[in-house]
Amino acid sequence: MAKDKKVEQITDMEVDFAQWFTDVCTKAELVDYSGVKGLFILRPYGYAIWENIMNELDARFKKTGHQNVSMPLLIPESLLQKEKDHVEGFAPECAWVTHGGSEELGERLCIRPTSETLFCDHWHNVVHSWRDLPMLYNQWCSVLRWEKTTRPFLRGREFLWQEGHTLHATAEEAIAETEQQLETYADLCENVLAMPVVRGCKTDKEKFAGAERTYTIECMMHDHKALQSGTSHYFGDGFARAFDISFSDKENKLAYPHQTSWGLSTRIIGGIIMTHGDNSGLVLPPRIAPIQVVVLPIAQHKEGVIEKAQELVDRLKAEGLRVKGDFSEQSAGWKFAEYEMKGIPLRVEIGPKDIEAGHCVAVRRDNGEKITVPLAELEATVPKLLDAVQAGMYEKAKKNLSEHTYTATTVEEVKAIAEGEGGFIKTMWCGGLDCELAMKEKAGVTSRCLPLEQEKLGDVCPCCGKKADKMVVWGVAY
RNA sequence: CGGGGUGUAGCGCAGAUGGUAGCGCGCUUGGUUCGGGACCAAGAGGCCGCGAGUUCAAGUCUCGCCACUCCGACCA
Repeated sequence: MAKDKKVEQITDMEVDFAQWFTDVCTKAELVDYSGVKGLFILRPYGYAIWENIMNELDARFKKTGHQNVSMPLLIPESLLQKEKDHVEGFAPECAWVTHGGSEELGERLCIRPTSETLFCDHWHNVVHSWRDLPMLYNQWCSVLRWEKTTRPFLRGREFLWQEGHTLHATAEEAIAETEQQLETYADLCENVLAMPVVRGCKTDKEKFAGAERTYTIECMMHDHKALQSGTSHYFGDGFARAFDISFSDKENKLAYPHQTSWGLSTRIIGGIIMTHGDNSGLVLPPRIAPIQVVVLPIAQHKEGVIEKAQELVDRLKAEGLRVKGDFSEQSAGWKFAEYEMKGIPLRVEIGPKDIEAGHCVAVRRDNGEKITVPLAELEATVPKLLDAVQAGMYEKAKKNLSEHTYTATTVEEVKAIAEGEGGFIKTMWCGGLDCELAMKEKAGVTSRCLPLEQEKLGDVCPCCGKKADKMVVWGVAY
């Protein structure tokens, strides 16, 4: 029994981060590959994580007045083409349905890569008056984008997400909606998933096809690369004009409404893995862990151990916790490794010696700390330990983010940081596309966002030397 | 889409000059173990990624395709 290498199936992240990630995805039984490239099977454990994220988000959407709907899977080509920038952005990665049975279709149908056009087409029919606004819609679905390279969670051709689509009488209201939804995503990440975020706007180069403004939250992974974890777009009235959505306002004048959309996908699970995972496998934040506590009987063949362990399971379940007891014949060591790999936040061990002493032993997944818990204090202690794990995970991630966030004033500095440990690099920027491209060319980084919390690091652009009044965060993105 | 690597049991792999497939782990059954991936015994499990071709004979040679993976380009 090699004590130093707990989970030999998983490649160490220091050895090969990409392989480590893939190992965790498959060994923790989150996903399996299907026969088609980029289409993944979300196994029960992986889907359970997504369900918990859905529940958290859906409750927030409902609280802010949004309603769930279901739009069609297929988009007629003519409909997709109505908004110019949007088609150009998505056409290269559309998959097309050309036949119904054996008959060729008169017009080919795109499998939705996103549903803006469908919502617009619908609203064209149903929006007539200012009284019809705002439209606050959301749908949970999957979309298809024919990506060239694919990876579990991070980039699938099909992926599950929610896409919110709203329509408002005024630009101000729409922008407020866009910002509110970004904040909802930030709240989910920080308070539920224990992932600190940088809130910001995308540059024109990086913004969504057809959007006037794209907001983003950027998270930092273990390898110091950036993961865009949620986006919120303000469309102005561009789509409304393209799709001829108009309404009579309070002055009985015809007006175009202002639109937003926002989305968060199963990609976030990849973010959770790469933010919190370690060489023993997955580490899940207690708030979304499908199993929060695993109770393991030690020397379970001994009189009364299983009964006592089952009692602990029942008591913790009665507290509303998600608990599993493993009474299988596997050895204790095997179970330890197994549930560490699956990222269960807290393990509770109970054996003959513990029973005799009137306590059990709790082990935190985030830092391995062992805590002796008197059986009488079980209900009072375990929820606190889960909160401590949640907080500990956030702090650890926050530390990684702050320790790998830098400021720079020259392209050379940016390059040196990017080629070293990497991370988020803050510089001033003149706002020019040429300088943004130059940064990619010379330093190997792309703009992640213009943070909402701007800082004044100077007043010249590191690329062109001209006046710069914007601060950009640069990095290498997933 | 360009360049590299890979595809043989659920997983990890071995199968030299072509001759009809094996090992470890896992799985099943029985027994012994039990505080960090236990041990013994007996079993089960294979369109050798898919499709053509060469050959008396293909896991092995040729061609095409598909998938996985890494590096670029593109993207959530």
